Amino acid sequence: MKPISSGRLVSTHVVRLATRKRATRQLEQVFKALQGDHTHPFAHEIYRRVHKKLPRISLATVYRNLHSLVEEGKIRSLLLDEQAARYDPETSEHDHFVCERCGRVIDLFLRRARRIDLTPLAKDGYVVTTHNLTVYGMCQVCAARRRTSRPPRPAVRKP
Amino acid sequence: MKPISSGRLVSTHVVRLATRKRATRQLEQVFKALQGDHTHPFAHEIYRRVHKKLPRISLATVYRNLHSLVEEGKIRSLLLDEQAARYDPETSEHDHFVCERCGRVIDLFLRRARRIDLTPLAKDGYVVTTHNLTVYGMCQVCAARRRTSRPPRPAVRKP
DNA sequence: TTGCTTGCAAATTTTTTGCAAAAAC
DNA sequence: GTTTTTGCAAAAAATTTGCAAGCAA
Repeated sequence: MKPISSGRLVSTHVVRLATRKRATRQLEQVFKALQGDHTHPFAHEIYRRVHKKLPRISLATVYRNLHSLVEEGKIRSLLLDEQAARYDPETSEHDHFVCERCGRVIDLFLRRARRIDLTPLAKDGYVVTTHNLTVYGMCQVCAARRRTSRPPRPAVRKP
Repeated sequence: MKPISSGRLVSTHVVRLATRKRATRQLEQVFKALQGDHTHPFAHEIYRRVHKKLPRISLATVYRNLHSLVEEGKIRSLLLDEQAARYDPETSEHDHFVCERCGRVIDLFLRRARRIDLTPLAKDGYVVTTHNLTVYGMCQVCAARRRTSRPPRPAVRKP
Protein backbone atom coordinates (compact mmCIF):
# COMPACT_ATOMS: atom_id res chain seq x y z
CA MET A 1 0.00 0.00 0.00
CA LYS A 2 1.40 3.29 -1.03
CA PRO A 3 1.32 6.25 1.28
CA ILE A 4 -0.45 9.34 0.04
CA SER A 5 0.82 12.74 -0.99
CA SER A 6 3.95 12.49 1.09
CA GLY A 7 7.42 13.64 0.22
CA ARG A 8 8.77 10.15 0.79
CA LEU A 9 6.77 8.82 -2.10
CA VAL A 10 8.44 7.31 -5.09
CA SER A 11 5.20 6.52 -6.81
CA THR A 12 4.83 7.82 -10.33
CA HIS A 13 1.15 8.46 -10.16
CA VAL A 14 1.05 10.48 -6.97
CA VAL A 15 0.40 14.09 -7.74
CA ARG A 16 1.25 16.81 -5.28
CA LEU A 17 -1.93 18.47 -4.05
CA ALA A 18 -2.85 22.05 -4.70
CA THR A 19 -4.80 22.23 -1.49
CA ARG A 20 -3.42 19.58 0.78
CA LYS A 21 0.17 20.04 1.85
CA ARG A 22 0.84 17.40 4.46
CA ALA A 23 0.49 13.65 4.79
CA THR A 24 -1.17 12.54 8.00
CA ARG A 25 -2.09 9.23 9.56
CA GLN A 26 -5.72 10.18 9.10
CA LEU A 27 -5.36 10.72 5.37
CA GLU A 28 -3.46 7.50 4.96
CA GLN A 29 -6.01 5.45 6.87
CA VAL A 30 -8.94 6.95 4.99
CA PHE A 31 -7.23 6.02 1.76
CA LYS A 32 -6.37 2.53 3.00
CA ALA A 33 -9.91 1.93 4.21
CA LEU A 34 -11.09 2.17 0.63
CA GLN A 35 -8.40 0.11 -1.06
CA GLY A 36 -9.60 -3.19 -2.41
CA ASP A 37 -13.16 -2.32 -1.53
CA HIS A 38 -15.70 -2.86 -4.24
CA THR A 39 -18.83 -2.03 -2.23
CA HIS A 40 -18.75 1.75 -2.81
CA PRO A 41 -19.20 2.62 0.84
CA PHE A 42 -20.67 5.79 2.28
CA ALA A 43 -18.59 8.20 4.32
CA HIS A 44 -19.96 6.84 7.54
CA GLU A 45 -18.80 3.31 6.76
CA ILE A 46 -15.32 4.60 5.96
CA TYR A 47 -15.36 6.46 9.25
CA ARG A 48 -16.35 3.26 11.01
CA ARG A 49 -13.39 1.42 9.52
CA VAL A 50 -10.84 4.12 10.14
CA HIS A 51 -12.15 4.59 13.64
CA LYS A 52 -10.91 1.09 14.49
CA LYS A 53 -7.37 2.15 13.67
CA LEU A 54 -7.59 5.74 14.86
CA PRO A 55 -10.22 5.84 17.57
CA ARG A 56 -9.94 9.59 17.99
CA ILE A 57 -10.62 10.48 14.36
CA SER A 58 -13.74 12.51 13.70
CA LEU A 59 -16.23 12.19 10.92
CA ALA A 60 -15.35 15.72 9.84
CA THR A 61 -11.78 14.67 9.24
CA VAL A 62 -12.94 11.70 7.21
CA TYR A 63 -14.98 14.03 5.03
CA ARG A 64 -12.09 16.44 4.68
CA ASN A 65 -9.72 13.68 3.69
CA LEU A 66 -12.19 12.13 1.28
CA HIS A 67 -12.44 15.51 -0.41
CA SER A 68 -8.68 15.78 -0.62
CA LEU A 69 -8.40 12.35 -2.15
CA VAL A 70 -11.12 13.09 -4.69
CA GLU A 71 -9.45 16.37 -5.59
CA GLU A 72 -6.17 14.57 -5.89
CA GLY A 73 -7.80 12.03 -8.19
CA LYS A 74 -6.91 9.09 -5.96
CA ILE A 75 -10.52 8.10 -5.38
CA ARG A 76 -13.85 8.91 -6.96
CA SER A 77 -17.04 10.07 -5.34
CA LEU A 78 -20.35 8.79 -6.64
CA LEU A 79 -23.67 10.47 -6.27
CA LEU A 80 -26.30 7.98 -7.33
CA ASP A 81 -30.01 8.27 -6.67
CA GLU A 82 -29.32 8.33 -3.00
CA GLN A 83 -29.06 10.93 -0.34
CA ALA A 84 -25.42 10.34 0.46
CA ALA A 85 -22.21 10.18 -1.53
CA ARG A 86 -20.44 6.88 -2.09
CA TYR A 87 -16.71 6.55 -2.55
CA ASP A 88 -14.84 4.40 -5.02
CA PRO A 89 -11.14 3.52 -5.00
CA GLU A 90 -11.33 2.59 -8.66
CA THR A 91 -10.18 5.66 -10.54
CA SER A 92 -9.91 4.20 -14.00
CA GLU A 93 -12.74 5.04 -16.36
CA HIS A 94 -15.67 2.82 -15.63
CA ASP A 95 -19.41 2.86 -15.08
CA HIS A 96 -21.75 1.50 -12.43
CA PHE A 97 -24.62 -0.87 -12.12
CA VAL A 98 -27.13 -0.32 -9.32
CA CYS A 99 -29.16 -3.35 -8.33
CA GLU A 100 -32.65 -2.19 -7.50
CA ARG A 101 -33.30 -5.42 -5.65
CA CYS A 102 -30.36 -5.75 -3.25
CA GLY A 103 -28.97 -2.25 -3.50
CA ARG A 104 -25.45 -3.25 -4.46
CA VAL A 105 -23.42 -0.93 -6.65
CA ILE A 106 -21.23 -2.85 -9.06
CA ASP A 107 -18.36 -1.61 -11.21
CA LEU A 108 -18.96 -2.01 -14.92
CA PHE A 109 -16.21 -2.12 -17.44
CA LEU A 110 -18.23 -2.02 -20.61
CA ARG A 111 -16.23 -1.79 -23.75
CA ARG A 112 -19.27 -0.67 -25.68
CA ALA A 113 -20.54 1.84 -23.20
CA ARG A 114 -17.28 3.67 -23.19
CA ARG A 115 -17.57 4.14 -26.91
CA ILE A 116 -20.53 6.43 -26.61
CA ASP A 117 -20.12 8.78 -29.50
CA LEU A 118 -20.12 12.24 -28.01
CA THR A 119 -18.59 13.91 -31.05
CA PRO A 120 -21.99 15.19 -32.21
CA LEU A 121 -21.94 17.34 -29.09
CA ALA A 122 -18.65 18.91 -30.12
CA LYS A 123 -20.19 19.79 -33.45
CA ASP A 124 -23.01 21.48 -31.61
CA GLY A 125 -20.54 23.67 -29.75
CA TYR A 126 -20.22 21.72 -26.52
CA VAL A 127 -16.89 20.95 -24.94
CA VAL A 128 -17.02 17.53 -23.31
CA THR A 129 -14.69 16.72 -20.46
CA THR A 130 -16.19 13.57 -19.00
CA HIS A 131 -19.37 11.57 -18.57
CA ASN A 132 -21.08 9.25 -16.13
CA LEU A 133 -23.13 6.21 -16.97
CA THR A 134 -25.18 4.37 -14.39
CA VAL A 135 -27.23 1.33 -15.30
CA TYR A 136 -30.15 0.21 -13.14
CA GLY A 137 -31.73 -3.19 -12.89
CA MET A 138 -31.12 -6.51 -11.23
CA CYS A 139 -27.66 -7.86 -10.54
CA GLN A 140 -26.54 -11.34 -11.47
CA VAL A 141 -27.08 -12.72 -7.99
CA CYS A 142 -30.59 -11.33 -7.61
CA ALA A 143 -31.57 -12.34 -11.13
CA ALA A 144 -30.37 -15.90 -10.51
CA ARG A 145 -32.13 -15.98 -7.17
CA ARG A 146 -35.34 -14.98 -8.85
CA ARG A 147 -34.96 -17.61 -11.54
CA THR A 148 -34.70 -20.32 -8.90
CA SER A 149 -37.71 -18.70 -7.21
CA ARG A 150 -35.85 -18.17 -3.98
CA PRO A 151 -37.09 -15.29 -1.89
CA PRO A 152 -35.19 -12.05 -2.56
CA ARG A 153 -33.15 -10.26 -0.01
CA PRO A 154 -34.75 -6.96 0.86
CA ALA A 155 -33.38 -3.99 -1.02
CA VAL A 156 -30.92 -2.07 1.12
CA ARG A 157 -29.97 1.15 -0.54
CA LYS A 158 -28.57 2.63 2.64
CA PRO A 159 -26.25 0.84 5.02
CA MET B 1 -52.46 21.92 -19.20
CA LYS B 2 -53.80 18.62 -18.00
CA PRO B 3 -54.83 18.12 -14.40
CA ILE B 4 -53.14 15.37 -12.47
CA SER B 5 -54.38 12.04 -11.19
CA SER B 6 -57.94 13.18 -10.99
CA GLY B 7 -61.07 11.29 -11.92
CA ARG B 8 -62.05 13.99 -14.36
CA LEU B 9 -59.06 13.21 -16.52
CA VAL B 10 -59.49 12.07 -20.06
CA SER B 11 -55.78 11.90 -20.73
CA THR B 12 -54.50 8.65 -22.12
CA HIS B 13 -51.16 8.73 -20.40
CA VAL B 14 -52.29 9.53 -16.89
CA VAL B 15 -51.88 6.53 -14.67
CA ARG B 16 -53.88 6.18 -11.50
CA LEU B 17 -51.60 6.35 -8.50
CA ALA B 18 -50.90 3.48 -6.21
CA THR B 19 -50.09 5.75 -3.32
CA ARG B 20 -51.78 9.03 -4.01
CA LYS B 21 -55.55 8.92 -4.06
CA ARG B 22 -56.68 12.50 -4.38
CA ALA B 23 -56.02 15.45 -6.65
CA THR B 24 -55.36 18.67 -4.80
CA ARG B 25 -54.61 22.23 -5.78
CA GLN B 26 -51.16 21.76 -4.30
CA LEU B 27 -50.38 18.77 -6.47
CA GLU B 28 -51.66 20.51 -9.55
CA GLN B 29 -49.63 23.65 -8.93
CA VAL B 30 -46.45 21.73 -8.23
CA PHE B 31 -46.91 19.93 -11.51
CA LYS B 32 -47.72 23.14 -13.38
CA ALA B 33 -44.72 24.91 -11.90
CA LEU B 34 -42.49 22.46 -13.72
CA GLN B 35 -44.24 22.38 -17.08
CA GLY B 36 -42.29 23.99 -19.88
CA ASP B 37 -39.32 24.50 -17.61
CA HIS B 38 -35.99 23.40 -18.97
CA THR B 39 -33.80 24.60 -16.13
CA HIS B 40 -34.15 21.50 -13.92
CA PRO B 41 -34.97 23.45 -10.78
CA PHE B 42 -34.42 22.37 -7.20
CA ALA B 43 -37.31 21.73 -4.84
CA HIS B 44 -36.89 25.13 -3.24
CA GLU B 45 -37.33 26.95 -6.54
CA ILE B 46 -40.49 24.98 -7.24
CA TYR B 47 -41.71 25.89 -3.79
CA ARG B 48 -40.97 29.55 -4.55
CA ARG B 49 -43.06 29.40 -7.70
CA VAL B 50 -46.00 27.53 -6.23
CA HIS B 51 -45.92 29.78 -3.20
CA LYS B 52 -46.94 32.67 -5.43
CA LYS B 53 -50.14 30.86 -6.33
CA LEU B 54 -50.73 29.13 -3.02
CA PRO B 55 -49.13 31.29 -0.33
CA ARG B 56 -49.97 28.84 2.43
CA ILE B 57 -48.26 25.83 0.88
CA SER B 58 -45.36 24.38 2.80
CA LEU B 59 -42.07 23.06 1.53
CA ALA B 60 -42.96 19.67 2.97
CA THR B 61 -46.02 19.51 0.76
CA VAL B 62 -43.94 20.41 -2.26
CA TYR B 63 -41.60 17.55 -1.45
CA ARG B 64 -44.49 15.16 -0.92
CA ASN B 65 -46.08 16.12 -4.19
CA LEU B 66 -42.81 15.94 -6.08
CA HIS B 67 -42.44 12.40 -4.78
CA SER B 68 -45.94 11.53 -5.89
CA LEU B 69 -45.31 12.89 -9.36
CA VAL B 70 -42.04 11.01 -9.67
CA GLU B 71 -43.70 7.82 -8.51
CA GLU B 72 -46.48 8.42 -10.97
CA GLY B 73 -43.92 8.92 -13.72
CA LYS B 74 -45.12 12.40 -14.56
CA ILE B 75 -41.80 14.05 -13.77
CA ARG B 76 -38.26 12.85 -13.21
CA SER B 77 -35.93 13.60 -10.36
CA LEU B 78 -32.23 14.08 -11.07
CA LEU B 79 -29.44 13.59 -8.62
CA LEU B 80 -26.32 15.00 -10.21
CA ASP B 81 -23.08 15.79 -8.43
CA GLU B 82 -24.91 18.18 -6.21
CA GLN B 83 -26.31 18.14 -2.74
CA ALA B 84 -29.93 18.54 -3.77
CA ALA B 85 -32.29 16.85 -6.20
CA ARG B 86 -33.38 18.58 -9.39
CA TYR B 87 -36.71 17.96 -11.06
CA ASP B 88 -37.41 17.55 -14.74
CA PRO B 89 -40.80 17.66 -16.47
CA GLU B 90 -39.35 15.85 -19.46
CA THR B 91 -40.19 12.21 -18.94
CA SER B 92 -39.18 10.87 -22.30
CA GLU B 93 -35.88 9.04 -22.41
CA HIS B 94 -33.08 11.55 -22.55
CA ASP B 95 -29.75 12.41 -21.00
CA HIS B 96 -28.21 15.49 -19.44
CA PHE B 97 -25.31 17.82 -19.97
CA VAL B 98 -23.93 19.66 -16.96
CA CYS B 99 -21.96 22.80 -17.75
CA GLU B 100 -19.09 23.02 -15.31
CA ARG B 101 -18.69 26.70 -16.10
CA CYS B 102 -22.17 28.17 -15.69
CA GLY B 103 -23.84 25.30 -13.89
CA ARG B 104 -26.70 24.86 -16.33
CA VAL B 105 -28.19 21.42 -16.82
CA ILE B 106 -29.26 20.86 -20.39
CA ASP B 107 -31.42 18.10 -21.84
CA LEU B 108 -29.62 15.93 -24.36
CA PHE B 109 -31.38 13.91 -26.95
CA LEU B 110 -28.47 11.97 -28.34
CA ARG B 111 -29.36 9.40 -30.89
CA ARG B 112 -26.03 7.69 -30.47
CA ALA B 113 -25.95 7.73 -26.73
CA ARG B 114 -29.23 5.97 -26.47
CA ARG B 115 -27.83 3.16 -28.55
CA ILE B 116 -25.46 2.10 -25.83
CA ASP B 117 -25.24 -1.62 -26.23
CA LEU B 118 -26.20 -3.07 -22.87
CA THR B 119 -26.90 -6.53 -24.21
CA PRO B 120 -23.51 -7.83 -23.00
CA LEU B 121 -24.84 -7.23 -19.50
CA ALA B 122 -27.83 -9.46 -20.16
CA LYS B 123 -25.44 -12.19 -21.27
CA ASP B 124 -23.61 -11.76 -17.99
CA GLY B 125 -26.83 -12.38 -16.08
CA TYR B 126 -27.87 -8.82 -15.38
CA VAL B 127 -31.40 -7.59 -15.95
CA VAL B 128 -31.32 -4.01 -17.15
CA THR B 129 -34.31 -1.78 -16.58
CA THR B 130 -32.93 1.68 -17.30
CA HIS B 131 -29.81 3.79 -17.37
CA ASN B 132 -28.67 7.35 -16.78
CA LEU B 133 -26.06 9.21 -18.77
CA THR B 134 -24.73 12.58 -17.68
CA VAL B 135 -22.13 14.41 -19.71
CA TYR B 136 -19.93 17.09 -18.15
CA GLY B 137 -18.10 19.92 -19.83
CA MET B 138 -18.81 23.37 -21.19
CA CYS B 139 -22.10 24.32 -22.78
CA GLN B 140 -22.41 26.04 -26.13
CA VAL B 141 -22.85 29.47 -24.61
CA CYS B 142 -19.85 29.23 -22.30
CA ALA B 143 -17.68 27.68 -24.98
CA ALA B 144 -18.55 30.49 -27.40
CA ARG B 145 -17.97 33.07 -24.72
CA ARG B 146 -14.54 31.68 -24.10
CA ARG B 147 -13.70 31.68 -27.79
CA THR B 148 -14.50 35.39 -28.00
CA SER B 149 -12.44 35.82 -24.81
CA ARG B 150 -15.32 37.36 -22.95
CA PRO B 151 -15.24 36.91 -19.18
CA PRO B 152 -17.16 33.85 -18.02
CA ARG B 153 -20.15 34.01 -15.79
CA PRO B 154 -19.38 32.50 -12.42
CA ALA B 155 -20.40 28.90 -12.04
CA VAL B 156 -23.64 28.66 -10.14
CA ARG B 157 -24.37 25.09 -9.28
CA LYS B 158 -26.87 26.01 -6.59
CA PRO B 159 -29.59 28.62 -6.92
C1' DT C 1 -68.79 11.35 6.31
C1' DT C 2 -64.46 9.13 5.63
C1' DG C 3 -59.92 9.11 5.32
C1' DC C 4 -56.35 11.29 2.42
C1' DT C 5 -53.57 15.46 2.30
C1' DT C 6 -51.89 19.66 4.19
C1' DG C 7 -49.39 22.98 7.19
C1' DC C 8 -46.56 23.52 10.80
C1' DA C 9 -42.83 22.53 13.50
C1' DA C 10 -39.66 19.54 14.96
C1' DA C 11 -36.64 15.76 13.77
C1' DT C 12 -33.32 13.45 10.71
C1' DT C 13 -29.60 12.94 7.79
C1' DT C 14 -25.57 14.32 5.51
C1' DT C 15 -22.02 17.45 5.12
C1' DT C 16 -19.56 21.69 6.42
C1' DT C 17 -17.28 25.08 9.38
C1' DG C 18 -15.00 27.85 13.35
C1' DC C 19 -11.55 27.51 16.41
C1' DA C 20 -8.09 26.09 19.73
C1' DA C 21 -4.92 22.31 20.20
C1' DA C 22 -1.98 18.86 17.98
C1' DA C 23 0.87 17.36 14.41
C1' DA C 24 3.72 17.70 10.19
C1' DC C 25 7.56 19.44 7.91
C1' DG D 1 9.08 27.39 14.58
C1' DT D 2 5.64 27.94 11.26
C1' DT D 3 1.76 26.39 8.96
C1' DT D 4 -1.39 22.75 8.10
C1' DT D 5 -4.55 19.46 9.87
C1' DT D 6 -7.32 17.60 13.47
C1' DG D 7 -11.13 17.00 16.94
C1' DC D 8 -14.97 18.78 18.76
C1' DA D 9 -19.14 20.89 18.75
C1' DA D 10 -22.17 23.55 16.53
C1' DA D 11 -24.14 25.07 12.08
C1' DA D 12 -25.97 24.40 7.66
C1' DA D 13 -28.59 22.40 4.09
C1' DA D 14 -31.91 19.17 2.31
C1' DT D 15 -35.41 16.25 3.23
C1' DT D 16 -38.66 13.68 6.13
C1' DT D 17 -42.12 12.92 9.70
C1' DG D 18 -45.85 13.33 13.53
C1' DC D 19 -50.03 15.15 14.21
C1' DA D 20 -54.17 17.94 14.37
C1' DA D 21 -56.95 20.36 11.13
C1' DG D 22 -58.67 20.89 6.37
C1' DC D 23 -60.38 19.23 2.26
C1' DA D 24 -61.56 15.85 -1.65
C1' DA D 25 -64.48 12.32 -2.99
